[in-house]
Amino acid sequence: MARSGAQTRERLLDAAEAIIFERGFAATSLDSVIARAGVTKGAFFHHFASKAELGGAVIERHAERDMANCDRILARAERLADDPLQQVLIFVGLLLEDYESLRNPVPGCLFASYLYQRLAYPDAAAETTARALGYWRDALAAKLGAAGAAHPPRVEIAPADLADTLLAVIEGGYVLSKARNDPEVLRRQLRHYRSLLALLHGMDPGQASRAAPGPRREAPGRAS
Amino acid sequence: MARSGAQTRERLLDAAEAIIFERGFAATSLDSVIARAGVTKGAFFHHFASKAELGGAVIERHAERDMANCDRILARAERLADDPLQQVLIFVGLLLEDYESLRNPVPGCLFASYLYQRLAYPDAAAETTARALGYWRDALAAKLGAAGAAHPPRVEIAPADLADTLLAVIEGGYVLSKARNDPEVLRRQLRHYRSLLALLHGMDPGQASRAAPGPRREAPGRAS
DNA sequence: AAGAACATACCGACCGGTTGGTATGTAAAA
DNA sequence: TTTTACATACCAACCGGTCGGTATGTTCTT
Repeated sequence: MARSGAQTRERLLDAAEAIIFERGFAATSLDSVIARAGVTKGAFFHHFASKAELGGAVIERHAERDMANCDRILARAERLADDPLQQVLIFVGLLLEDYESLRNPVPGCLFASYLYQRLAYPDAAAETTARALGYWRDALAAKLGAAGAAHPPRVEIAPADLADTLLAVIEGGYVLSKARNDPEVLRRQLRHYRSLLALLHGMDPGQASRAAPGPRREAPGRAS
Repeated sequence: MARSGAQTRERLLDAAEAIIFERGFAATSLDSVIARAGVTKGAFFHHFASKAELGGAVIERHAERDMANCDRILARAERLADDPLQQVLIFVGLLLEDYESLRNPVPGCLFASYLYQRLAYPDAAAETTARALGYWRDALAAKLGAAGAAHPPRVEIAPADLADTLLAVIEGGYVLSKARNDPEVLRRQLRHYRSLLALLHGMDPGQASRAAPGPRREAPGRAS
């Protein structure tokens, strides 16, 4: 049955990722991975040289998808508005839509899972994680910089830091959602981040939540 | 030398906690714990019935200390100001002081570490974690509620949610600091949370960072 | 006061199962 | 016929956990 090697590899990665979310990487045995993937040890070691390499590949694939997802959402937001602040607000709203499908148990973030078990993974995973997280930050920071230029913020915060805040709220939201066993916690935090962002840039607070498919309109900046 | 059993137990907990931070619970072998604590297997199983029980005890002890720490910081903040908003701002400032001593590698939060490896721990740990996190939230929410009464917020956010935001920023800040190998990321996020909190409650932005040992003064609320 | 009875604290050899990893065989595709 | 893509069988190291034993109090009885 030697047919689609790539497919088997994907199945192994899928199985590994799922179990890592459930148990953490160290507690993810190869036996459980191959059982879930429906293959054998031989198949596994044909595709991966070691468990560590599997871990690295899981991280790598997730990072790739994650960055592509960032691009996709940002592109949609850019199509839905012209003003950079509106685009960011919509961006957060679209993220929220994605999180609407979150069910218990809340899976959490694979990068966070990795960061709390660093030593079990190959060194390269650290760079991959930093790269993916940095990708979101840079993309958002650019938008937030433009948003700040159009709508001067009421308190001075570097755009990159404000982007980090969104990432932190998401990461922290995952943790709190897990602790309380309630995916809504994360969503609420995301909504509040959106409101605060609107407030920070001097926008009528109510406008933020109506930002998604609404009419394209330049919000009044205090000093434009 | 049957002398201080409690001391041996503490040494085991200390060793376990340290290794859990480094590797995660699943990757923490009992052999490594007893080696670090300088005792033997026999001593370990005299104090703990199983590895899971050890994990539960580590979480339990940490939660106890954590809640006591919350009390301590809050009490100090209350001594330094009368206005509840000022107290919260000072609370965040005192937290920041504590994080000033953070060095690489950033240890992270034990609760987050647990939540990403839930299944390896006894069930009771879930409740303990939720309790500790809830303790911070409730304490902060009470203060934020009072702060909101004195200084009506510019956008409507439930005090409990605003408290959650701080926790999320801390948890997320740990993750980002770990990813970037830079404890300053967390500290910056904490400072921004403080600024945004001041902005939200209609305070002169610059005042927030000068809030700590300054004179007790009622900040002007918009509708007091 | 002495000693029997018991409790606490700890030691370290050992066990069976699980782990990540290897060696070898095989069948189909190229 | 070589290469790709697996399957089977196996291994040594390590894992959490057990167990018989010892040293040192402590408490109760006489």
